[in-house]
Amino acid sequence: MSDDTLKKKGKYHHGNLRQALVKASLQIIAEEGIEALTLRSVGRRTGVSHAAPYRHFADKEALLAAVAQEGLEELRQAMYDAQQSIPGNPAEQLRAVGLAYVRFATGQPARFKVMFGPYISDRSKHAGLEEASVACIDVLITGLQACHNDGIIRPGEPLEDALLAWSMVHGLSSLLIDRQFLRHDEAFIERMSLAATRMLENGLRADSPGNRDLQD
Amino acid sequence: MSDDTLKKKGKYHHGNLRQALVKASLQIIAEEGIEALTLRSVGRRTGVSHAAPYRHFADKEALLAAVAQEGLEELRQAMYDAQQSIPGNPAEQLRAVGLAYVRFATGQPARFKVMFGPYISDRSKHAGLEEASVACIDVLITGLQACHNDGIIRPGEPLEDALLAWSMVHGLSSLLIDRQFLRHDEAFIERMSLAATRMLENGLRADSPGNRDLQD
DNA sequence: TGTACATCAGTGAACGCGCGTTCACTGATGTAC
DNA sequence: TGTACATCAGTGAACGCGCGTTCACTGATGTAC
Repeated sequence: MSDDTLKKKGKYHHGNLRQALVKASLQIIAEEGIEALTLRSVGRRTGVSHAAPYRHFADKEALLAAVAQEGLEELRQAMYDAQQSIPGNPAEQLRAVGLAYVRFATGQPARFKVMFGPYISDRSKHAGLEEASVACIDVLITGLQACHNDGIIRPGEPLEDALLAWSMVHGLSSLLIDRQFLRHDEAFIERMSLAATRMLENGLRADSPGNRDLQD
Repeated sequence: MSDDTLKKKGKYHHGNLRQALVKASLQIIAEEGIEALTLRSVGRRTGVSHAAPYRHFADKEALLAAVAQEGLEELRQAMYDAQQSIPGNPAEQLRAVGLAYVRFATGQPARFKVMFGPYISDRSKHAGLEEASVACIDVLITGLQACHNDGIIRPGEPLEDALLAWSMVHGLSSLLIDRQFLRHDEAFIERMSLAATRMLENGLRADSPGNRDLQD
């Protein structure tokens, strides 16, 4: 196990401090929660002074934004992988993507909260963040487009449908993480995720009675 | 306009400081955001020392919990009113309830964040909070039960369906509030809310092709 | 009605706290010659 | 290959900050007699 988080002993310059800081932040968030993430704690874990981060980030929020961005990129990858794992079946692909989203959120709740919580005051100040968000939705849009091409789902604006699907899995994830449901064990998570994606698919189906009035 | 927030001049005892503190907290949250809510600012706005709240709340978090609880109670009322406003049509009732939820959230985002955000470390420490949550879901469950009795929606566990519906509107609300969608104007909010509730209804319909395998 | 008293809501000064940020500095590194 | 030098990543001490919380107190209030 190589640990590039800690500064190499005796070396004055770190080599790749920026990445090490992000990685250490992730560790702190996962182990101790986001309230434990301070420039001091992240410096300590990286073996560097607490002022060192200022060489790589304008302020604490910029570090948080980098953490959030990396999380979004990994989430996108997880969604994409889920999609690719079931070639040729757009409906099932969509279900897999939804499941991947909820699994990511419930598997790494503190990280998910950094990505979507109120810790970054102005997201538009961090260009990479918005890009990463859009890349996530794009996976959904692509999946929905495929479903539409196959005639599985009713006509409609793919972006709008993607936002609906995102809302569904995001709401489920958030409420699970925040312990708003009485249960939050893995079996329950799995069951609700399946129910949610199933309901989504039913809701968007081309042959659903409520969608019959829509013409392609 | 009577203002029971400020302490009456010359009076030593406030009369109803507890409620005044909650009300002042709501004002601060709405006007300046939650990060501006400190025991000092709420004391100042109430015309009382910053130590006075300790006569009514164990600590700052207890005050926050009271604010959240009052918010949940008002949300329940809004959902209930929406439901009652359309008697005799369970499907449309359900849509109205969903709309009320999203309107509440987007209309008072800071308050909504207190209710569901990460500001209260352990919700189970505040019994009233959980009660208020359950009361909200009960409105949904009642509505779904009515739909089921009318044969509109497929058989299924009403609680599970309620959690799905909750997830949908909660996710939509959260993402709208957090500015994750490119648009967040009122027209867009209304459109997405309608699309979401419509999709929900379609997804749960008894005559949906995807639900045909389910027997009552 | 008046008085003595217990209660406890609200006061205001003080506490320690860890935080984010700044700043003059040190010294490792790569490059030009 | 060796030397002079500019660059800039990381140091560590110091700053001010407002915060939540504590505590001995004050004085309004209601009640018992």
